[in-house]
Amino acid sequence: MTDTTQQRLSLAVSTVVFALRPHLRTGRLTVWLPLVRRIREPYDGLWALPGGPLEDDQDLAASARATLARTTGLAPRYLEQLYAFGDVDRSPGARVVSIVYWTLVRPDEDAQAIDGENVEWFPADDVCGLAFDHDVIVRYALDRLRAKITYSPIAHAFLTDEFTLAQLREVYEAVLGRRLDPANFRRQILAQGTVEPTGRHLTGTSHRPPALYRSNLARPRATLTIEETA
Amino acid sequence: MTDTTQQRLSLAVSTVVFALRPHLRTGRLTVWLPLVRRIREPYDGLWALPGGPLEDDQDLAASARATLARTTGLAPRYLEQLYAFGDVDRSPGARVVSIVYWTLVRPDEDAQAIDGENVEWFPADDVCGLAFDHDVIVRYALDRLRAKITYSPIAHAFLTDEFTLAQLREVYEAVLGRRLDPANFRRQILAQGTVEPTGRHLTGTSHRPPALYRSNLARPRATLTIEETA
DNA sequence: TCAAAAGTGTTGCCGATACACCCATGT
DNA sequence: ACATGGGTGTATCGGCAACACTTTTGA
Repeated sequence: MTDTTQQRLSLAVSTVVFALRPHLRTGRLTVWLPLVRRIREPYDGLWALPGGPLEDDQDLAASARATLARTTGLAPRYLEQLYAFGDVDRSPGARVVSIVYWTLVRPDEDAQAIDGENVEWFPADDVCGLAFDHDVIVRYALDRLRAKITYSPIAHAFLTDEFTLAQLREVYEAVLGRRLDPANFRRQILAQGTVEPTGRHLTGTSHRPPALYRSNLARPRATLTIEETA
Repeated sequence: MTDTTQQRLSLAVSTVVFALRPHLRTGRLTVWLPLVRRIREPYDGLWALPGGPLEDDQDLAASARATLARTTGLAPRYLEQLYAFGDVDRSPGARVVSIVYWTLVRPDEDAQAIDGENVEWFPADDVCGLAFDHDVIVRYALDRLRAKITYSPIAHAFLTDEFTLAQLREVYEAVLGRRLDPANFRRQILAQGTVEPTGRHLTGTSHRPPALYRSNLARPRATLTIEETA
């Protein structure tokens, strides 16, 4: 908190970006993330998380967004701080503390993503051999995603405004890596009160048209609980 | 991650220290924390979290420990990263990013704490008017403590090696601020498998001598679950 | 008419709560 | 003896997993 000038220490902000895409072989939805190829030492040529130095006039989250816009063209809505990594030896020849964010992008945002020359997407569970300690960071972010989806309605962040409960269930299944019972899933989600029906239905399927829902974070479960107990 | 030199930006590490002490009026156990009086601008004279600039050759957690040892004489065992605070305007006249840790100290550690001239302890729920954004940080740390104690066996970190279940329950009650049913609490804790009986009993009480337990993080619940399902 | 997924109903199990009750010690 | 907290037993309630069953569409 004091004004000591720090010479060799630099502060970077990086982001773990998660999107859902079909797996190349199985076709099943899985978690993917974009990586950036390093074009200088250290770790020249290796893949790394998108990131960059923190600017003087930027908040931490703003820095993460700026880097994402520059490297991948993404402007995601959900963005959350993950952890600060600052081991002395994590970057050869320099002291770099990285404050890492993680983010979820929707299919429409994902579609707008313009992969630059040195940007490529990978299945999140397969990534390894990244620059710096980024293997550990990706692992940590994946754990957080899988933990948080079980107690927080973040799955909506993977979907567009209107969605069916089957689509929402696909998100959970992709993230958790296992099938869920459609009947029980429906009841769980509706009991939370985090979605509300739009009244519209999805047509064109070869079966009964599913109802469309929107996420309802303006009237979360807590409010309902207060009303119920009152 | 690049080597750009950063001039005006400095990185500090601060820590929210939690200990349990009896409340002055009610006598009931509550959460306390030590604060340090600032002796320079900005916020000269106000109370602030213990902290200091990050040294080049120190890991983040090591920096937190060093500051604690210097200001309060504490060497706590439980130490966890809380959050990185880096809003542009959080420190007048300078850009400071603070990586904040939180820690729990045991009564014996607490007893060793030598309060310096400018160090004073306060009930955690009462603190306000701190320097910088430290009010927000303390609030955030308290929320984390109260959330985490419900799903993680961190309460042990408030106790010495041997303790009774009643003492452990007092910790929960102090943190959560409400009474717990002794019978059900006992079953919950034992079902977790995070404590094991030492075989010894606490004597000198005016009632039946309670059994003493130690924390058992070497054989956590997960191991038992695997054995059960095998 | 059939396949396929949407959506509803029902049952059984498990964990948590509430609370009655017995146990062992100091005074 | 009795007060006090330690410790055990048990009934009840609610949530969740499993799964049978009905509904509605396109082909």
